[in-house]
Amino acid sequence: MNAAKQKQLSASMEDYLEVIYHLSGSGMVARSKDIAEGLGVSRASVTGALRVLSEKALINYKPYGVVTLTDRGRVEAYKIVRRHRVLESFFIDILGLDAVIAKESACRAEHALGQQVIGRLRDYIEFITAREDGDVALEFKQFYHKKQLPDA
Amino acid sequence: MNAAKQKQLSASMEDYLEVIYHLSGSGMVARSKDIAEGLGVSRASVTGALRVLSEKALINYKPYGVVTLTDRGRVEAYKIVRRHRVLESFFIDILGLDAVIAKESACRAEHALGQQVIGRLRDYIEFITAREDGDVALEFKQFYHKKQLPDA
DNA sequence: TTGCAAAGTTAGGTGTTGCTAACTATATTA
DNA sequence: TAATATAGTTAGCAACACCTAACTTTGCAA
Repeated sequence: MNAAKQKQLSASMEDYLEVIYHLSGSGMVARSKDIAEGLGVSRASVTGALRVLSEKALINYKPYGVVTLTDRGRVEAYKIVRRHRVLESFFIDILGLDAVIAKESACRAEHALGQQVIGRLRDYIEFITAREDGDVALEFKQFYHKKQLPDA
Repeated sequence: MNAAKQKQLSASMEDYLEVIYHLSGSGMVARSKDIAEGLGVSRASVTGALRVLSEKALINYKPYGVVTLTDRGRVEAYKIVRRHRVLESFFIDILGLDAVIAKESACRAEHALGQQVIGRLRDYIEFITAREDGDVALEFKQFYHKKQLPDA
């Protein structure tokens, strides 16, 4: 029951972990500078975050060293990425929102919604897109397009 | 262009404003103690928040005085309440989630989603519930209930 | 190989949001 | 109206998440 390990991550730390996941996923090693750019924070802030994530045993990190995810870190990061993906998919595929808005909104909402909501949302997307009896997403697109038109 | 007025509210301040809205809505005057209880924070924290909201001209407040919303405050508060309601309705009426989970999730997500997302979500709820051609919400309920059953 | 630019860290500071403890003001009620 | 309980405030502190400026380390190129 190591104290550093058990408390759940802040939204901020989730963001760091998510970026590290994406950077190390694409072949690259996660470099401090890229993390900073990815999140729009200073390099100094990244150093602080890396220390925290390292204390929580989510990343392997030593000053001036390379950053990699631990097994636990990868699991945690993937949970966040999955939440993000479900939300983004919902915003785009069900609500028909613009891709940029969808991504930004997913980034902010992914920290606020628990597994119960995300899981149900995933089911909902599956249900609507797999549904044989009429294309609900398309119908909705027509619905809100009509709504937005001027009355004339 | 008063500096205090233009910056947008933090999630915290939105929460305070929302509680004040609800308290003053139900006939009562918003009392510091009730705000504290409503948000689960100390009375001292409430005092600090009231000062901030007062500086932003969202509430009328003087030490030891009564708290009321200004016109601008009521408008801002109502925006937040509306976001909350749309989310809660979506979670309950579309996703079929438990009322408690729905309320908690709406409380957290209401600060993360902008008017574009909320507006589209409102349209979606309207579209699905008003739709003549089959009850999608009910079908989905059956869908995820079946999903959750053990395989045997 | 040395010498410089880029990357990373440290030190110190700010703003936000919360806390507790101790104080003051207000309201109740005996 | 005076005592006392309740409500509200102040002061002081802590955690978090960020910043800039100055420093150190690293790696590449001449």
